Amino acid sequence: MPRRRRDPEARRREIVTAAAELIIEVGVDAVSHRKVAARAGVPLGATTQYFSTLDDLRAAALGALEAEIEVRVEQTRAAVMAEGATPAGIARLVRKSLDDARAIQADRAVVTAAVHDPRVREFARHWSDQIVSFLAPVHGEDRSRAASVFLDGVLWHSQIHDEPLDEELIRDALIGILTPGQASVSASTAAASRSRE
Amino acid sequence: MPRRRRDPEARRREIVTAAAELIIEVGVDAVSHRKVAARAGVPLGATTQYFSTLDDLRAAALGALEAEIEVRVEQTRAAVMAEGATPAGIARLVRKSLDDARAIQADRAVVTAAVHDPRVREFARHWSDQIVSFLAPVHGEDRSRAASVFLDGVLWHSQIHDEPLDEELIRDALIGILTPGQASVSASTAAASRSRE
DNA sequence: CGTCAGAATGTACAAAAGTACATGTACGCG
DNA sequence: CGCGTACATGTACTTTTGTACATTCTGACG
Repeated sequence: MPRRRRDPEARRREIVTAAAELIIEVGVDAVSHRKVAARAGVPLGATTQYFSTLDDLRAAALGALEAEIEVRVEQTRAAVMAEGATPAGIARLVRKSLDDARAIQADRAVVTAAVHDPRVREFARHWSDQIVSFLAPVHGEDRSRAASVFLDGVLWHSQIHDEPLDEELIRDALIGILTPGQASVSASTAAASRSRE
Repeated sequence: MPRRRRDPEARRREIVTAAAELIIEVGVDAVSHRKVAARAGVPLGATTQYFSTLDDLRAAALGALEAEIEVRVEQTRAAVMAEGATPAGIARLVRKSLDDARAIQADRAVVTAAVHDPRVREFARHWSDQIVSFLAPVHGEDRSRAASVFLDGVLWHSQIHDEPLDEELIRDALIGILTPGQASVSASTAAASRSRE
């Protein structure tokens, strides 16, 4: 077996990348030294040399996925700002982003990991706050939060169903969520239903 | 160590219940014969006697969680139908359901498992279709689907953030999603933004 | 061209986990 | 009351996995 050229940084990156792909495909818990080594095409020892413990390796891989997400969030922010954060514009961007299966799966994997890992959970909160923060100036805090929550639902829908949601459905929902509407009408409805108890 | 009474069905149930709790708390992949046995208070051998393989055990536990969910879906359907599927009513029910941490975590665990397990995935699709099916007669297929997607987002929000969403926020979003509104206005907006490309 | 720090590799060992099974025991039945 | 079946239990075996490390090799530097 021919020995590789010396290139620590590249090798470390390969290992992290392989681990990140495994997380996406089979989940964090299925990541083992041996699977990562096989996927990266490096000997088992390489994984232990660069990461003293398996948790370190997992954390590095999750960190890489988080970094990917940060980049995409920034790109999305720029794209959304560029057209004034309209429901139709957001819907088009979101629908298009659903076609990048790898990216969507990365999002899902990180959210899933966030449930049991406090550090990742912190990141996930920050992430959703970012989405809200660049809609809020236009649509207000609450409606922006609701939209962000809805878009999370869209993400999960695409992970469970074969066909992603239509752009029109996303658009119409965002219009309803983001556009000041009949909230006052609803208040009286709520009061009425509450008085019935 | 005193030997237990003979009661196969109860014992099987205890094992499945323990496994289901473990799935909720630490995830499907963290379920092992030994952890389940410890949690259920039975010897290791009991878990292998009732389930020939670990996958069988996991499947049974997931099945139990699915059964719980089916019951709750049915209860929810009844409660929603009882008050005419109004946004305010749904919001109140959903917000209240968020207080049952165990139930919410079970929902989340099953959705998460659905990503990698085709059988569970099938269930998850059926589940979301059920939600849609009892909103659709009142609000139409598309808006009901959007509402169901939004509610999934609400579920995930509660798993990531410390405080659940306000009932008012949920209500207002549902009003926007379910109420026929300015969809035609949006269509022209979409056309305008599209013509800019 | 020698040399040596640091990197690459293969292997080995201990812990954990899946699984099989031999043995012991409760309880329905004759 | 004996007895056999089916369940209960503990243990042992095998595989998988995390981790350590001895050895080999590369390439930069004097």
